[in-house]
Amino acid sequence: MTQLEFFSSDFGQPKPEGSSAPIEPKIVSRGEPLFDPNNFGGAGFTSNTNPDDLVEGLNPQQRAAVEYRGPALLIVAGAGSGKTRVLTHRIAHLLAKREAWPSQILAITFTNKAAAEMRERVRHLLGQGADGMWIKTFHSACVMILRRESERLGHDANFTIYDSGDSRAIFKRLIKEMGADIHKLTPAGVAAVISNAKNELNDADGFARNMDASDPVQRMIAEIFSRYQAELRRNNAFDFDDLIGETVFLFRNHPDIAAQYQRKFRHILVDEYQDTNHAQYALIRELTMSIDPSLAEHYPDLVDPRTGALPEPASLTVVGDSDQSIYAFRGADIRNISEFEKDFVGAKTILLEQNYRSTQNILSAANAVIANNFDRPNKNLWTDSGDGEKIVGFTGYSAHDEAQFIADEINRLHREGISYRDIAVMYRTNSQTRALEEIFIRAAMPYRVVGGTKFYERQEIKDAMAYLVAIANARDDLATRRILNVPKRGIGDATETQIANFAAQNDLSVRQALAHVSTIGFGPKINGAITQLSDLLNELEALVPTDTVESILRQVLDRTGYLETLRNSRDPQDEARVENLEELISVAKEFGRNNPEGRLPDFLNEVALVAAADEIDDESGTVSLMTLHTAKGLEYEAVFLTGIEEGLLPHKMSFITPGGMAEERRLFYVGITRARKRLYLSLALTRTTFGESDSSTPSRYLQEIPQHLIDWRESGARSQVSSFRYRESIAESQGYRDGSGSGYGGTPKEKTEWKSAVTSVRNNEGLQLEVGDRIRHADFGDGRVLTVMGEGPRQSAEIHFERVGTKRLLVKVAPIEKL
DNA sequence: CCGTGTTCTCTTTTT
DNA sequence: GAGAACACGG
Repeated sequence: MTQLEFFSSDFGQPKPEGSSAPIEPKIVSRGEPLFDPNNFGGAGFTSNTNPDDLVEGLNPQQRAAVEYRGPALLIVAGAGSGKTRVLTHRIAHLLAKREAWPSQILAITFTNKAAAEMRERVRHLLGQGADGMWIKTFHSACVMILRRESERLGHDANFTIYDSGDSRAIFKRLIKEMGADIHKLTPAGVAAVISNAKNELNDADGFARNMDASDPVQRMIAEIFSRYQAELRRNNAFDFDDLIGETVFLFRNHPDIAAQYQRKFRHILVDEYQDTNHAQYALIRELTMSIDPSLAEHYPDLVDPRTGALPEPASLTVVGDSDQSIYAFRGADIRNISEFEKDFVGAKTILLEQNYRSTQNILSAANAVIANNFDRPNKNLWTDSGDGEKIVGFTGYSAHDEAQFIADEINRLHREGISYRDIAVMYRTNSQTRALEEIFIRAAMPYRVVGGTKFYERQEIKDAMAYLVAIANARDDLATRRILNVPKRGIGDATETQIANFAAQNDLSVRQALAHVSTIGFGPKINGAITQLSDLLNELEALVPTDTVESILRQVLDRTGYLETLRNSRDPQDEARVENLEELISVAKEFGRNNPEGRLPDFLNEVALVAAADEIDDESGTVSLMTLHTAKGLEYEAVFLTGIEEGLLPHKMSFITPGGMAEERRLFYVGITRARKRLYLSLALTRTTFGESDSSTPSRYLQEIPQHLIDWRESGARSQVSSFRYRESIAESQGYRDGSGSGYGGTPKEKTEWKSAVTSVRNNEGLQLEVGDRIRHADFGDGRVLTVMGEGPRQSAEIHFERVGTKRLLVKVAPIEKL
């Protein structure tokens, strides 16, 4: 968001439609305008859309949800009931009826992608943009506020946002420093406790007050908490939880600031309300409070010049579905939605039950599953669009077997005319991607793993980002220390520690310490290296206000010699690293295109807050792989839910978590309801967790689905299994038996099997396949080539096998030979 | 100081 | 089975 957009605030309501130019009230706060009279939040907002058109084609409940006006509205929106439609129409309706200016609207979505989509849809409805609306995630909205109000909080506006990895690194060091590891404290464990505290708006002092002081572990955590917070402050950094919590504290400690936002936002809309935690709830509460009347005297701008009174509290619309609450582990409190009517007096509730997404068979399965959660208001999704196909069930013998079935089935769907992009494969844990990917690669299937955010976790990307952070926020010691010896400049652990100590003793940031390196007493070589780094950082920092991110990034990579080092390296991996850095440059370039005014800190904030679902490229022709959590809010023509096994879904960790079983069921429910037309439920009878292969049993949730809805496919694996068995016996006879008995009668040891097939360095580059060739495949047996597509390493072939049917294979890695 | 080899932990889900 | 942490030799 640009500065201009931020400032484009305004007051009161625009005049009703048909009247002439609206009043442009002048608001000045703290000597700085929160409102730019020359830019009326969506300059020239002159939509001629007829508001009545906006309720056209909606069902009675949806229509009511769009048209209702009042202090608080709860829209209980079952899966696929058109809630995004209702939300966007409601916003457009408010604007078209001129009941609100765009800048008076705050809409909170779950992901940036959803925010962008919502903005686009409102634009579409109004036939023009509605610039000035805040459509943001909780986190990005809070970043905006914290940056704008940074002076009052005493931090710099260009603060760093620490991700969980950064936080964990600090916890790790603190635990070590304090010898807290004797209490078996782990970074992840401490991070979880502190995160939970923050989600409850407990700060370090509050935590210390509330804890059991007789428990040494608690006291230790309290101390870590306090030191951690001190470190964040020193580094001018916030972690994810702070973004929300500090904003709440800001409002509570500065009622005048709060009043500005309470006045600015007249309509607040929150999506996925069932997954808000206490801090987020408190933030919404703050924003929807009445302005403290005593402020009117000192801040006359708060008063509506037309009425002479303070404005009413903002009206609040929340949309959610308690059956889709799946984030309890990060503090989501289902009571926020279940007790909404108690919380917000005079609230109106509207139920949306008609489903426009899925077939009745899919909905019946979903209804049946979720009905097993007690303590929920009865709800029944229905559609008038027919039963559709049956749900397909499949039991594989191994995760690879399951994956092969999915690959085959996707190819079939593709032949039927369903695009790859309309197909998603979902799973409970990220580790399940391995088997899927191994098979998909072999099957020449275009796919993309959504989330996992692998890209930003790569070494070279982390390095480059650390440079950018160190440049944008000189107080960030974490970032500065990370790049001290990147690329190698002969600064080792010992030197780094000395610099850090010097900084601590003199109350300097590490960056400042670098400037005084000569006083520390290193040799000339180290002094020279550090001075050079220090000068470079200073020079690049000076460019931040003027230069594009791309330019700064390029200079980092060039002037540090980082890129050159990689280019000169003989390690083949470094070639890929160069490519990744080029990718990062194009990310920066893209950012520059989308945000011509955007500077380095804006870029860093945006990157820090990308959500998994933001990465989905709707235009790409690839199958999407994602966790069930990431899938929330998305929908696909065909959905594969994988690993529907006890211990995986429900996950075994949930067995000991209170409410875990119900939450896992909701997760399953979310997965089922993502599907429009085709739903597949699959599982594997053996699964390898951490090397060892274990037998697994079907999930209890499967039995909750009326069996007549499921078409359990004859396991296509049968014939493969005989091949597995055959191969296994060969492996055994050759002495490969690894002794890891699976306990499952007659189950093949996929470890041995697939290892040989997948990891054997197979290179068929010279292999020329022609249509009609007969070939032999190590797993699938004999077959005949039907089609050959592509060239070189990407070449794939469709082959019809006598025993297992038609499969597509990536020629280069397929264990095949010509007959 | 740096690269390499070995042992150990780890897996729920995410902004 | 992978990545991090540690130990050791150059």
